[in-house]
Amino acid sequence: MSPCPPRSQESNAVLPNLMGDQNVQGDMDLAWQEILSITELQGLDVQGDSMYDISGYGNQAQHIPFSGYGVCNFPDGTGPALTQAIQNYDHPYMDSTPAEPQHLPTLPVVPTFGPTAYTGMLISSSITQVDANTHYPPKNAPMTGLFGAPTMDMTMANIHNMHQDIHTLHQACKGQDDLESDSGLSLNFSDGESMELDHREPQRLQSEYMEMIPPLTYQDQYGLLPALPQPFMNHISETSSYDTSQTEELVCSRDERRAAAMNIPFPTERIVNLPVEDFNDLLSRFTLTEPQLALVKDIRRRGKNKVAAQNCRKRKMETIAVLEKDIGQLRTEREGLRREQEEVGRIMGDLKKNLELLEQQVINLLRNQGEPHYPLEDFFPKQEYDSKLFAAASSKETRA
DNA sequence: TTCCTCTGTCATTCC
DNA sequence: AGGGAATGACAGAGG
Repeated sequence: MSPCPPRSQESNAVLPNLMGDQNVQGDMDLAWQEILSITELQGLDVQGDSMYDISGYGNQAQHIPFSGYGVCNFPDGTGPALTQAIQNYDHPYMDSTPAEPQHLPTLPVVPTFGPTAYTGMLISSSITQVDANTHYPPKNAPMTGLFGAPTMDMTMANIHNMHQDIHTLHQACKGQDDLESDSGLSLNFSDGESMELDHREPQRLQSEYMEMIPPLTYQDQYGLLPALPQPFMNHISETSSYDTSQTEELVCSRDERRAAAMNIPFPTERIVNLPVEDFNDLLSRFTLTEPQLALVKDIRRRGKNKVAAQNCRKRKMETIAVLEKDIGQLRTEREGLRREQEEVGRIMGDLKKNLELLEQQVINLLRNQGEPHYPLEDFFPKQEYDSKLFAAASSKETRA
């Protein structure tokens, strides 16, 4: 874990004071500085309570389901409609062809700072206007980040609430990284933990995504927050229209958070699972920056490779199982051959004894008849002698 | 604390 | 040339 100093009490102390001053723009900047100074936003080590404690979020019934893009509540009640539009991203991508953009309502962006209101992707998705019929943004729609939205209406009360919620959210999400086995090799942006854990290519780590994400921007601070706590992930699984096992696997993964940090406007599930053609079509619908494009391609590569690795290991285990079965069969066969060899050896021994006995009888008989002694090899050359012996043994075995 | 297993990722090769 | 599959190797998490 990267070092993460305890949250400064000053951070807590300043915001309430600021709340009392409703009309000072300069204090807004100060408030932001305070918010940005909260070390928990770095996604680092903070003493948390329960891993998924969401008690700090207030009434959960007010929460709109997290669709993978994030949802804002809007004071004018447009939030749910937008939520539905966003959720429709979960529907099969090729179900419909995006039509020409129709009238798009301008939505006032006033996040209520519930648990889903912090990631850059989530906010940007909420801000990004979508076609009410197709649920797609207009082709080449510009992607705006949370704090790049010109309609942002941030009140000091919002800031105070956000400050509190951020702390709670971070605590709730603290265990998220622990749930993953991500080695973070390409997590080359300001995820302090990963940067510290990866010892292999420290220089490269600093180079890639660090270039992609400028340091210390509002977008970074919020985009790099940990993923949502388990209760929201569960809700995602319940409401998702595609395979939930895959969803759980992908949602809130580090790639998911990278995508959030970079305001990638579509889910990693789509990035990974779409066929090339559909994937390229999807990309063509948005104007992505080079870093965004690089990240999307990395996510796709990692996702594909992850599945490939799983298949590879599965095949390897199956191959091992087959080979072990073959080994068992070969051992059985070897035992049989060994027993057969022993049996043949015994037969050969018996035959040799019989032959020697017979030879001795013949010699004795010849001596008794006054014939000179001739060794048996004189009658049969050695090779022929052995072959006859073998033939005799074989015929005996066949008869048996 | 150490060891082992599982999993994600990267690098590389091949198709 | 680019994308994907396959796979060895490595590293972190967790039991």
